[in-house]
Amino acid sequence: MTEKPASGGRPPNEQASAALKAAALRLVSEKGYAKVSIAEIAKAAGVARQTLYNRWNTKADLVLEAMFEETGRYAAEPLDQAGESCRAQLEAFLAQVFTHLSQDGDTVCALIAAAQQDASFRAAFFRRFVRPREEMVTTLLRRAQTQGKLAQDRNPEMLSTFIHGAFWYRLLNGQPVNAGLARDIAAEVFTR
Amino acid sequence: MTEKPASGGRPPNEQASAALKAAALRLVSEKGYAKVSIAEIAKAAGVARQTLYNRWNTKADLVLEAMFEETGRYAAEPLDQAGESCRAQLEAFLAQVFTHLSQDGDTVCALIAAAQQDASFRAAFFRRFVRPREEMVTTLLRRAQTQGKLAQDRNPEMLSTFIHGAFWYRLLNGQPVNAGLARDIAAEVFTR
DNA sequence: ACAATTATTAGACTGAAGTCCACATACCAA
DNA sequence: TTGGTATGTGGACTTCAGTCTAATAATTGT
Repeated sequence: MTEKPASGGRPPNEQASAALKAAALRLVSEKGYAKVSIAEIAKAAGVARQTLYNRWNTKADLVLEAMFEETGRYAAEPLDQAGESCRAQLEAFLAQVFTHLSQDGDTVCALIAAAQQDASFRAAFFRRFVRPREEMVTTLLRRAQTQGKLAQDRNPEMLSTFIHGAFWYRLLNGQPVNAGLARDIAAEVFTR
Repeated sequence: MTEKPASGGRPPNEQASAALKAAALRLVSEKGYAKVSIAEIAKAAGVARQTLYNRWNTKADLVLEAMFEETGRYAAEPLDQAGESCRAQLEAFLAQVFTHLSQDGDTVCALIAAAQQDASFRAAFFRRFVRPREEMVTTLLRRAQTQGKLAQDRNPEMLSTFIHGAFWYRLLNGQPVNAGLARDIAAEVFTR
């Protein structure tokens, strides 16, 4: 399923893909997502515009893949370190994610916006970005519950939605998303 | 501040404004926000395109004003009815908001997306749509706290962010936003 | 060597957003 | 009535996303 037989035919130019992703990342971080055009990325990569369309449907598809490809950015699992409380684990995980986001929060906002205009991109974004982080937090909260650090009548799925929702809500409304928010969230989840 | 002196000059045609808002609402509900062009709205309203730009900067500005103008839609305050628990009040308020949103959730998603591409629209959207609803919930939670229905160590502002965040997160990810979500949110906020 | 197949390229083309302009129109005040 | 001022109208123009096409290039199998 992954490797196609594909005998015959000119092979895709992998250097072109790499150049496009690199150019996209550079231009978006330099000028901001909205101010970079498809044509500009292709030109900077030294490639025809159609070559970009051969691989990605939209600028959002390209930027998403470029941001999350080899590097496991934003993907660090919260570890169950001995001696660290569940609350501290949650706070540390959120603080780490939020710090990374302060680097390119504008791009993430732009990708969320793009997802509202393109159902297939919304699905890809959910699968590659949203759901993994949601599951990390749900897992952490379930572990806290089995350890007795979170009351049995709390709902880990709903709490995870609260946590990520608070983050999206703040980010999309231009409000601060930083270590202070991580602390406040962890405090509210692990009340008492 | 509201009434301008404006002596001299041709007065703005209020019928044109009304026709533009009506046409925008009708077309957006018929075809969906993304599939309606500015030129189409102007044509349906029987006015020149420039007349639309004289009043609003973007389609989002026009649609926001059209949706929230005279009608107090989405604006019903949660009442402190005698005999109704705080939890039931919250659930009823959320269920009402979510029901309205099922009518035009797509448009709200499109407006949130537009806010990510236009800082001045983001500010207007926050002021007219986001903040009022956030404050309604915060007020309700503070009242619950003074009545002893919510523990003193809970943080009403953070909880309100949780609640609205959960709603945004679900909506923007294409997940259900309905009475069931209202129930789950109210249950998680008023634990025990 | 040659045919089949697929990728790349340059360019044309459409549709939409947004800006700009010249001219017509409506209102006010002197 | 006349001049000042601001809006309405139609159209030209630029930029960009997205689609399409014809020609060319690279690879495989015969």
